[in-house]
Amino acid sequence: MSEPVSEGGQRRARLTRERVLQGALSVADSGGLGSLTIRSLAKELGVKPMSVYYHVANKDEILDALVDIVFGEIDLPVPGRDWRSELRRRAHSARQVLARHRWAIGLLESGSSPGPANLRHHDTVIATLREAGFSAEMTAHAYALIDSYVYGFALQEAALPFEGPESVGEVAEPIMELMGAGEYPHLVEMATSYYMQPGYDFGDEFVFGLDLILDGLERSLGLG
Amino acid sequence: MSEPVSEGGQRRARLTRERVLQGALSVADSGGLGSLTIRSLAKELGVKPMSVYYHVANKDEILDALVDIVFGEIDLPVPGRDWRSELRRRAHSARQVLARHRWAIGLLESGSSPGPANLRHHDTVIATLREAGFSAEMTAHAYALIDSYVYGFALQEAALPFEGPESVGEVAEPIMELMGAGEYPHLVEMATSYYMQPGYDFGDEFVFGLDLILDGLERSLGLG
DNA sequence: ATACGCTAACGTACTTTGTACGAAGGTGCC
DNA sequence: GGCACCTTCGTACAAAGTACGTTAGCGTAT
Repeated sequence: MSEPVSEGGQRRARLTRERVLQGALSVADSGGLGSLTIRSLAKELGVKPMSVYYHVANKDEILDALVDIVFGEIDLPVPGRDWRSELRRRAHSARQVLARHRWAIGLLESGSSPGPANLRHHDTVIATLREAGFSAEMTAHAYALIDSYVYGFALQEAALPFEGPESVGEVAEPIMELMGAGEYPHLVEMATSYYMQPGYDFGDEFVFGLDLILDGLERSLGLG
Repeated sequence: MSEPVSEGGQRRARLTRERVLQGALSVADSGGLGSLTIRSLAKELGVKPMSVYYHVANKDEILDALVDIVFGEIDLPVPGRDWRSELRRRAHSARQVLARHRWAIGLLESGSSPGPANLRHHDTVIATLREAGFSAEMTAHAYALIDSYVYGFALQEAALPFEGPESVGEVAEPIMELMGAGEYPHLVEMATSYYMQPGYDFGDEFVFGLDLILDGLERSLGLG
C-alpha cells in the first residue's frame, strides 16, 4: 500500500505542487494577497511552513503560478466564429475572473515571464483577431485597447472599498465628509445624484465601454 | 537663531513631513516600491529609521500620500473648453505620470480613501464632462471608460520587462524560447512580424485606443 | 538664571515574514 | 539488514514595521 493512511484516522493527503498552489489560491481568495504568507499557507495545508519549499522554489514562484492559474480561468475566444461576440464573451469572462480574484490584478505588474495559460490566451485572442481580418497592426492596436480596458476596469473595481451593489451609501459617507463644504461640487453632485442611488453597481458600467470599443473596432475593420 | 546650523559644517535641514514624502518619492522612483522601506527612506533622508515616525503615522500613510502626490502631477482638464482636446490632454498627462512613476499603478488598488489631489482631479474631470453636455449617466460611463483605459494601459506598460523602444528583441528571446516549437504560432508570428521590429514602442499604441474612445464618446454625445 | 515642558530625533527591542541549512522519518530495492 | 531516496520538519537568521521610552536642545515663566 502506498497510501499514506494509517490507523485511527485519515492521514492528510500527500503534499503536491498542485495542492500547494490550490491552497495559495484559496488563502488569497479568502483574505487577499496580504494574508498569503508561507506560514498561513502551511496552516491551510495542514503542514509546517518549510514543507512548502520542497514543492516550490520560493514565494515568487507561487505568485507567478497563481497568475497563470487565474489566466487559465478566463474563457478563450473561438477563432473563426464571429469575432465581436467571441471577444465580448472573453472580456466579460476576464472581468468576472478578476473580480473573483481581486488580488490578481496587482500581480500583473510584476513583469515576470508569462506562464503557459497566459501564452495560450494571448495566442488564441490574436488568432481570433487575425482570422477576423485584422491586420497585424490593427491586431496590436485592438489587443492593447481591449486589454487595457479590461485590466483597468478590474483595477478600478479592486480599488473600490466595497463590492457589488451593496450599500454604496455607507462607505461613501466618510468620503463625503472629506469633501468638505463646497469643495468638489461636481463630484458631490454626481455622487448623490447617481453613484449613491440605490441599486447602482459600478460593475454595470463595464458593458457600455466594452460595446463602445467593439463598435469602434468594427468601424476600423471596415475601413482597413 | 532658530537655524539648526552649528559650527564646522552644515547641519542637515530639519525633517518635515514634506521632506519625508519627497524622499519616499525619490526612493520609489529609483528602485521601485520594493526598495522603499522605512530604513532605506531614513538613509535617503540622512536620519535614523524611527525619526520618520515623528512626521508620519506609519508606512501606509506614506503610500497614501504618494498616491496623492502622483495624482497631483496629472494635468487637469479645463472645464468649458473643448472637452475632447481637454480630456485627450489629461489622458496623455496621466499616462506620462504613471510611466514616470511605474510603481504608482500598484498602489491604486489599495482602496484607501482618496486624497485632496485625487478628489480635485475627479471633480474637475466631471465638471469638464458635464459642461460639455454629458448627462450624469453618460458622465459616469465616460469617466469609467476613460480611466479604465488609462489605468489599464499604464498597468500593461508597468508589466513590460523593458521600457520604451529599447531593444525589445533582447528581452523577447527568453520568452520566445518558452513558446516552444509550434505552440502559440499566432503569438510568435505577431511577435516577430510586429512587436520585435526595430523602433516598435508599445507606448505608441496609446493614441489609437484613446482616439477611438473619444470618437465613440462624441458619437454618444450626439445621440444623447 | 533656573526649572519646566515641548519638540524632534533616536536606541532598543519585539513581531512578522521569507527562507537557508541540515536532520529525521519513512519507503522501496538490493 | 543496509542503503538511497523522497518528503517533511526544526532551528535559526535577516529584513522590515513599529511600540515604547529616552535624550538633547530650546523657549518661556518664574
